[in-house]
Amino acid sequence: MRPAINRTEAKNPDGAEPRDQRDTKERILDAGEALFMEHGFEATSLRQITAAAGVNLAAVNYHFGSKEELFQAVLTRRLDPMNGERVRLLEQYERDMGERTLSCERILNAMFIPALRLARDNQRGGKNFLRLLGRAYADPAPFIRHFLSEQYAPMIGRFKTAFSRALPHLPKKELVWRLHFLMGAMSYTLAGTDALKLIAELNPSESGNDELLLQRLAPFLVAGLQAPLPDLAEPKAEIERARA
Amino acid sequence: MRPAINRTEAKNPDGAEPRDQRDTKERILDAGEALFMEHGFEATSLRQITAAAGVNLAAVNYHFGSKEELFQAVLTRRLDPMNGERVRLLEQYERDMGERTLSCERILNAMFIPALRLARDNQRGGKNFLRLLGRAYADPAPFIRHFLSEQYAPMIGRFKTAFSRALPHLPKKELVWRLHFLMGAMSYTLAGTDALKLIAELNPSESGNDELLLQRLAPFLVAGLQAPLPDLAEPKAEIERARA
DNA sequence: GAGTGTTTCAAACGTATGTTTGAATCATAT
DNA sequence: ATATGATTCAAACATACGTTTGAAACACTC
Repeated sequence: MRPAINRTEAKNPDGAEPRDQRDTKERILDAGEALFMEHGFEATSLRQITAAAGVNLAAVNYHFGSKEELFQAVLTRRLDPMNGERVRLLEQYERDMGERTLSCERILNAMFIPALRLARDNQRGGKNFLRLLGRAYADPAPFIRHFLSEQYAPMIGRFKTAFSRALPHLPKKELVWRLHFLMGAMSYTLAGTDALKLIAELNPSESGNDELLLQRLAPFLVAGLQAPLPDLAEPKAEIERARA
Repeated sequence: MRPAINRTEAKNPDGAEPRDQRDTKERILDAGEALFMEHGFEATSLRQITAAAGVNLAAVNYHFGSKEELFQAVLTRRLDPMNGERVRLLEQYERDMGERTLSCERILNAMFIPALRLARDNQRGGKNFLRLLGRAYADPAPFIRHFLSEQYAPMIGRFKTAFSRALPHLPKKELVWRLHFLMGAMSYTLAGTDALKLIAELNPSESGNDELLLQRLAPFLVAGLQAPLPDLAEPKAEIERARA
């Protein structure tokens, strides 16, 4: 018989986790993380996942309810703690600074450092997960977009006000756009080592080094955030002129 | 009977295009562009496409050979001319400048202006296509990545040397990374108006204005390209310190 | 207007998908 | 031991997919 689909609480009376359930669920999450990362959500089948995890096909629906819920569980498992850590770190920085305003560099650090810690935690699939996350950001599936925006909203809101304080001259609307660009560069960067070959072949010894990668990304983004305001007047003249 | 799959050349002796074929192929391309844009490659079925186009299911395989080849045709139709225009514009700028070096702004303009022209050409699905393109960049399907990298390689190479001349102090390797970040911010920006809601609700009257969007993106990217070099020494100390 | 090659069409093919089922197995508490 | 509930398993379910087929419809030349 199957228990209620949505509830994962089915412990024994003594409070100890049933060992095999934990193993099965975690094996599924690990296999799902790797395969979703490699092929995306739609192109990954439950049969691939259960085969890679060494469990029965029906185990996914038994433990998670559906393929979509499995995908969300794969994301939540790492995203939840990481975003919590980001907010915690940001608030600690703010406490340390007292009344003085926080610099953009430090705010960005509060976003990057938890991601770096995750990337470094290889025994728990860190690097794979960051690639998966970057891809999920670009996935058109509505349930993924809903899930991510709900998962991210509190953190993004918190950082938006922090950046807004660090860049007082920047209009709110402009800041929103620039945060959007920032998330784009970050997601895209995390998503693909492959995509990088689009631009140039890279020394494979340096590839896979996500830490250097984020350290190169940070100054790029800080400079972008602090860029002068765009001149929004009369773009069409330039465009038409170039046609000649 | 079906003709050779790969060849699209099946004209009549007098050289005039058979009217119905052009209509069918183009209706399929239009419907595919819209649906691929909305749901991605894997999640869009040929039955959806042919139904939206008002043509028979078999028409896709007859005219394009396979779903993958249809997708490539959808991309090629607009990407090919756009990238050609980009290179042409860049070379014109270089000719105009003579010996003087081109500024980053103008090089970026050579990338943006053709994209803006496409976005503005709404009767030919311009804006939809840019979103589709942004999503294709993040798609993990191998055939998409191969196709895009082949399609983009010449253009990217051309712009890389242009930027390299405009930013002589920047090491080659650093430039490659920054171009990667640039492509990321650009793709992500073009891909989703939806994704923007992740950060904040936007005035719907301004949403959909891709021109303002790219004009806001340009200064952000120029500043990022010109950012000071990252300090790659001793990141771990900072990361560990923040843990306390 | 017969002949030729192209394009459309309804139908089917083979395969793969996510999900469900009901019996079997396992762990534990009484 | 036995009863109870959680978990596994092989099998099947219903449906959707991309692709193929062979005949009908069409356009055009001679």
